[in-house]
Amino acid sequence: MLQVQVLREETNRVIEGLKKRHFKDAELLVNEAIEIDKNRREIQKQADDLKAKSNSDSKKIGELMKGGKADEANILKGQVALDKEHIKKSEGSLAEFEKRLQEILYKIPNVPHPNVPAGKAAEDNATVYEHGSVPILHAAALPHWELIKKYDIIDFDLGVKITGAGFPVYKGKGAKLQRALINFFLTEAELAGYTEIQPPIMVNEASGYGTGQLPDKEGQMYFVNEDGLYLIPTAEVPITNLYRDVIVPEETLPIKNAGYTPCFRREAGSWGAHVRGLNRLHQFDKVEVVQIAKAEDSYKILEEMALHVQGLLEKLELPYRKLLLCGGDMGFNSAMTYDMEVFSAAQQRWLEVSSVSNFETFQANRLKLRYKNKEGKTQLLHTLNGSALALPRIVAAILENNQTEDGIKIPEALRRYTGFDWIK
RNA sequence: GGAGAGGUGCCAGAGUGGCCGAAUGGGACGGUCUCGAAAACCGUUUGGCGCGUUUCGCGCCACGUGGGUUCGACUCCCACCCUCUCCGCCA
Repeated sequence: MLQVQVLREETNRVIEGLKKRHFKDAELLVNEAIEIDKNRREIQKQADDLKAKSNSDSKKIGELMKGGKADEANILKGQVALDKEHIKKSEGSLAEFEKRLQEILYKIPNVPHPNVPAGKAAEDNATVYEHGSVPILHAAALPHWELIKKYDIIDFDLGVKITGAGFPVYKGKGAKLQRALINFFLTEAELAGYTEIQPPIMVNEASGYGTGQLPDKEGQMYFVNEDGLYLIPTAEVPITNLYRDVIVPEETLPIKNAGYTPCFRREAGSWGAHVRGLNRLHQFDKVEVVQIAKAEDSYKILEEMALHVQGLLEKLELPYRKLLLCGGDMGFNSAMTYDMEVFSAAQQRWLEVSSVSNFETFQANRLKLRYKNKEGKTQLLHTLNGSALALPRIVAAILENNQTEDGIKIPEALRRYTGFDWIK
C-alpha cells in the first residue's frame, strides 16, 4: 500500500509510473484518494479543535466542583454535552473517509522503478542476461511427466488418491532429490549470509494483510475455517511478518533471512496443457530469501539477490535467462522484479523458477516496519524477497535436461546432497 | 475440551474516576568523574494523526480490540481477540 503522503507530494511521478503498468484508473484513483484525504484532514481539524475545547471544559468542571461551585459546573456540563454530539458526528464522517481512503489505497499497485521497461505483457519483458546452452537430447527423450513414471520417482495418481490433483507423492530417489535440493539451497543461502528461519506454515489474518495477500488475493490461499488461519502461499509471508510492527535497530540492517517451507496455492481456474506435470502444483517446496534494507541500499541488494539465484542455477548447470519484468507484467506489490527462467529441454519452453523483487516501502507501510535514522526520525524500510529456489520446475528441468539413454544424471554440485549420481 | 489468571512504555512492573502518556526498577543513549574502564552521580529515552510562522511550537488519539456509562475512564459496565498456568487429549 502506498502512503497518501506520497500520492499528495509526488502525484505526477505516481500517475506516470502507474501508466507504465497499464493500470487503467491510475489518474482517477489517485486523484480520488487525494480528494478524500483532503476532506479527511479538514474534518479531523474540526473534530480535534472541538475535542480540545471539551477536554479543557471538563477540567474546569472538576475544579468548579472542588471549589463548591456546582451551579457553574452544571451550566458547563450542558455545554460539553452539546459539543459531544458534534464530535460524534464528525468522528462518524471521519471514519467514513478513512474507510474509503483505505479501500482506494488497497486498489493502487506499487509505482514501478524508473528503470522498469514499458510494456504490456510477458513478451515485452527485457532479457538482461542469458547463461548456458540448451542441451541436445537423444531421440527417445521424454517430458518430465513421462520420466517420473519411467523411473517411479513421483506419483501424481497416488496424490490424487490421498488428497487431490496437484499434490504429488515423491518416492524413493524422487523424495531424496527433494530433500537434497532443499538442503543445497539452504546451505548456499547460509554461505551468502542469510539466517535460516523455520516459520509456521499457517498464518493469521493480520499477517495476510501485512504482506498484501489480503484483502484481494484471499481466494488463492487455503483457509482453515475452524481456526481462522491461512496456509502460506510462500515463506515470504511468515518471514516478512516477523518484522510487522517493529522498529529495527539501524545497526542490524540489512536483515537477511532465508527459509524453507512447503507452499500452498489454490490457483483456482488455471488448467491446461501448460500446467501439466510439475509445472503447476497446489503444494510445492521452496526456499525463499528475504531482506530488509534501508532505502538507499535496496537496489544494490536487489542485484545481489538476483546474482545469488543465478549462482544456484549455474551450480545446477541449468541454462537460464534473466528477465527484467516490464510494467505490465509485474506483480501488484513490486517496484522492480527479475524473473529467472530455466529452459526445459523436452518441453522446449522456458519455465519461471524464481522471482526476485524489491517492494520498496509498499509492504513496509502496511507492516509498519521502520527504523530510526541518524536524526532520530522513524522511516519506513524497504522489503525484498526472492525464490532461491522453487523446487518443482527445477526438478522438471533437471530430469528433462539431464536425461540420457542410461538414466538421469545428477548435477555435480548436488551429488553430495543426494548421495547418488544417477536415477536409473 | 474443562477450570483459573492476565494483557500498561525497549523490558519488568505500579496504578480502582480528574493531580496519569503514566510511579519505581532495569536496559539503552548522552554527560560528570577517570590515563582508560567499572562504580557512583546527573540527564534523555512510546508511537500515530492533524495544524502552524516546520531542525521548533500547539492540538488530537492510543494503557489488547470494539462499544457503553460519565462533564471527565488505565480505572466502572458489555462483547470480542490474544497470552499464560493447571487438568484432559496427544507427536
